[in-house]
Amino acid sequence: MRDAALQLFARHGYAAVSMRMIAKATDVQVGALYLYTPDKQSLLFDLMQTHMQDLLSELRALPSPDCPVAALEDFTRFHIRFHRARSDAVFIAYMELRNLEPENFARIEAMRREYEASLEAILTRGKSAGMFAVPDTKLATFALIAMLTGVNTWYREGGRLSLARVEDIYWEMVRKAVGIST
Amino acid sequence: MRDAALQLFARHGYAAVSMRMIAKATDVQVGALYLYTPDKQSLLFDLMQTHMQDLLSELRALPSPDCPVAALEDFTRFHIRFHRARSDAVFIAYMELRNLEPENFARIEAMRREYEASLEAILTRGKSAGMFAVPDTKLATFALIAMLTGVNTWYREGGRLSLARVEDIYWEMVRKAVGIST
DNA sequence: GTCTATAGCGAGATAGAC
DNA sequence: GTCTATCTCGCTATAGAC
Repeated sequence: MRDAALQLFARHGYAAVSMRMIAKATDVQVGALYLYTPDKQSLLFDLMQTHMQDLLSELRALPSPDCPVAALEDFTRFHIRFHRARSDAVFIAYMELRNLEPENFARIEAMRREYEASLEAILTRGKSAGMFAVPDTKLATFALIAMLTGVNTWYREGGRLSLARVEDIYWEMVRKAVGIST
Repeated sequence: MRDAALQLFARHGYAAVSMRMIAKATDVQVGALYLYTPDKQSLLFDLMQTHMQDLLSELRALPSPDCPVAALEDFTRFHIRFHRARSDAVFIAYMELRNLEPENFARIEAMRREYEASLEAILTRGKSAGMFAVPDTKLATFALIAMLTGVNTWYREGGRLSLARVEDIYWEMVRKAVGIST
């Protein structure tokens, strides 16, 4: 049921999806859905929260190399791979923020900021070490994340490039953008 | 009324906005809205189409310098400024695509591709001239547009940086990303 | 644990008075 | 050109049988 809801929310938007649609996709009658979620809003929040928790826990599970260049490369490849594998959840976590009640919104936002902070820390380390040339670490963080997440808007399985090749190309662009010369 | 609808759609999402809400924001009764639009779907499409037409016509009105570097800088600054000035419309044009009927969707998509093509043309020219080092012009196009559009997700009037300064910083990152050395 | 049935509400759109 | 009133529909959520 959570999978069905995820896919439907991503495709049509939270507000446009009815509990009836979720029930049909789950092969169950409407009333039965309420055995698994107290209401529609909680279902949305649950999906978003699970997604963000997965993101943070997998990020923490990454090796953290001392070298900022290696750390940035790991982050770049991780971000592309993780987000690509869960495009529905990514889309929802970004688009449906406005459908959350304020308290729930704040919790999701906090997790997103934590994720961003881990990238900014890498940039700051590299800059201090004289290995990166970024005009502003905050803006570079936003720029890189937007750029990498953008892969989801166009990448399709079986297209011109494999995901591994896409990772390589984006890593090259990231490398240049932050002024790594080698 | 179009302004009110634009703001409401951007804030709450097309599906979550009722004609009653638009009526209230327009200081008019619900029935009167149908003097200005045949239905809600047409209203959405109209807003998106107008936005994309404005984007393309302002883009065409830009000077087109022979030098690819200058052209890319113009594009970068134009994109940031234009999108910033219409963040509601930008948000809608991206997020509400799925709420369009197939035919309307195709028309908006065609305009978006035309916009992307104009950036790709700049990249291709610069690459041929040996002035840019981009591994793949298609991906670089997507990457740059995503990166620049991302400004809208965080920029707030009266924040730490003026928009002019933001333009400068992003231009520096773009310049590096496509391998312009000077 | 899942069903059917339904309460209660708000939606989009239209009709007809003014 | 705008209003009020209303039609018809589909929504979330719940109740109660099995």
